[in-house]
Amino acid sequence: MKWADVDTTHCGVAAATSIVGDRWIPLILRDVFFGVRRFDDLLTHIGVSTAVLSNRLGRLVEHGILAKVRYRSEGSRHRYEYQLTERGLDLLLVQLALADFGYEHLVDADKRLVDFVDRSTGQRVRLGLVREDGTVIGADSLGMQINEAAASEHQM
Amino acid sequence: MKWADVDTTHCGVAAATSIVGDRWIPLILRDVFFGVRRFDDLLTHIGVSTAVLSNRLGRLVEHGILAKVRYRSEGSRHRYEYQLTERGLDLLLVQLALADFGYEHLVDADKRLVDFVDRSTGQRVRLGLVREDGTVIGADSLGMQINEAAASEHQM
DNA sequence: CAGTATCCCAAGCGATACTG
DNA sequence: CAGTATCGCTTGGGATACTG
Repeated sequence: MKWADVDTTHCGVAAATSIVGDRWIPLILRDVFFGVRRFDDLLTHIGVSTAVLSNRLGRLVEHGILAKVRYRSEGSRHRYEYQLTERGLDLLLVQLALADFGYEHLVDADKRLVDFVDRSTGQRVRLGLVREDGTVIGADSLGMQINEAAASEHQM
Repeated sequence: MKWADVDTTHCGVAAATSIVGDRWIPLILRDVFFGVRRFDDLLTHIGVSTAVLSNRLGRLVEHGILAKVRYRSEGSRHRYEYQLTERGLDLLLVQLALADFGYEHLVDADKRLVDFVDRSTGQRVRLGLVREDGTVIGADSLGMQINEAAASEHQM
């Protein structure tokens, strides 16, 4: 079966893109990953309008990617912050993939703002393709297999 | 230095998002990866309008992610196809990250359309965080380091 | 601080028609 | 086959004002 014949209504890329496929969401997630978690801080750092930020945060909470948490720090009054859920943490790989590509091809190497490291050793970390036995392969060795049963389930 | 103080005009995620951060581009790239490379095939398989497809393909060619190639198969007249460049191949990791997230959290497991495998052994392949020495770490060991020099370069 | 509400313009998009 | 051109509709988004 050819990919061109597959019914893509249940495609993972399409599903993920329906949430993350937006100019603002990746920037919001990036900032949350990096510790910017309050509405106003996101607002000024990202440079987005209140309406859009409100809308996108709502969407992310609705999809279980962020959790809106009310907290009270010493002496001051309560505040809200947006925390990554476990599901949200899984989007880290998407972020990293975007960052890798951006710094590899679009931003001057000497302007690279951030490095990803292994916290225990400080070594640089990149994204890679990992087999089940833990070994790493190159992108040119990657193939794909269509799951015939699922792919034809909703065909006419 | 806090991330909230970093000037993100040269951020890799932002740069990558300015190209890929769109509802159509990931679907186009997915199809091209999987062998759908002609205008009309993309049109019908993705279900996008001619204007949008034309615009996005142009953008991808302009950014050196796809190459428009004219070819002639036996006996028939010439055609065009869009091929991934080397740069485009690097976006494979973004695609895979999106697919992983989508199939993990958004699409029923029994509806998974496609598996990614190592072509030489047929083993399933997933995305992982790889240190420079080739070993793999978990997402919970990931840290980030701000590059102070670059981050403050364009600050006032 | 953390938003919601409104207004109004600009961009995106599907449908359709047309060209080499 | 591989697009470009045009047309209206719908959505997105900045600016601003307002609320608990």
